[in-house]
Amino acid sequence: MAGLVSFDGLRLEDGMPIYLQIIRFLERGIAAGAVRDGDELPSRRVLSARLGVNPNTIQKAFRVLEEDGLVTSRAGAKSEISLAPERAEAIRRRLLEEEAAALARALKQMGLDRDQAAALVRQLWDRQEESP
Amino acid sequence: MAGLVSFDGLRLEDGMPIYLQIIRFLERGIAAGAVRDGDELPSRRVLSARLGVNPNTIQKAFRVLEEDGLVTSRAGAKSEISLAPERAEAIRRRLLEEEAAALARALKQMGLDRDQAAALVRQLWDRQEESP
DNA sequence: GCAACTGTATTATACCTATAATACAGATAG
DNA sequence: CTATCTGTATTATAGGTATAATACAGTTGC
Repeated sequence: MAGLVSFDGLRLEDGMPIYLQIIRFLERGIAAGAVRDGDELPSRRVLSARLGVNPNTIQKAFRVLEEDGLVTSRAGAKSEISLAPERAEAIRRRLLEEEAAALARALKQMGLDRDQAAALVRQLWDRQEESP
Repeated sequence: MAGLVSFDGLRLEDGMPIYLQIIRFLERGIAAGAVRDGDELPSRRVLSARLGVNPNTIQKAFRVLEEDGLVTSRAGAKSEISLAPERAEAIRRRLLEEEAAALARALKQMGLDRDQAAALVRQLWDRQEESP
């Protein structure tokens, strides 16, 4: 039943620290229900190679996740997702709130109203699929 | 006719460099039409005090803006916005695209569809007004 | 058991961001 | 004219981020 977290689709951008982007990506997977309690994580080294990022940077992300209780690690074995259902739901609510609120503030400052904002999101929804 | 850029409503968050947040804030004002060609900018020192940010950080933002052609500065006098109409429209299009696309990617990864995303934006639109 | 994986730790370097304290020259208002 | 604003430049320090090169110990699979 326990799957494996793939990190497929993670595209690193600049302007935000890499280790934070990794954490955010994982949390979004949790919010979607795609990442569940007991799921295995790829090893630091493997993920480092796959993302083209230094192992220490991966380790930093994982260390923060562990301090946060989302990941458990025993030295020598693979790390796992540790996630109570209430926690998952809390993360989902927080992320939805954060993302939408950030957009709302931005678009408000740009002079859009509620309907224009919703229409814009609708319009641009299908307009970016391609990946490198 | 030429107004004064106030920078009111700028709330600094963490996770992104301060000087980039300042630039982004100004660009959004441009996109909204609230910041126009010829508008005066507050002095580095004044803005520094008002935002509680080091003068050098303000200077960095202004230097980037000047290298980008959005601001002109003559040593001794106040700096001004330098903005052709086409440039303003280009900035508006770019920002709208960036903001909405970022939200779309986030919400897609969280499992929402287009209608749910638009509904969420609509729903949370009025739910954050308060300022410090 | 042993090889090959795993997590973990250490040290070093480089760059970026932000702060701090000055200093100097040009513009402006009184 | 002069005081006070303005932009600009310099030097120093501190912290965070990312990279690099190792090293060591625990686990897992054959």
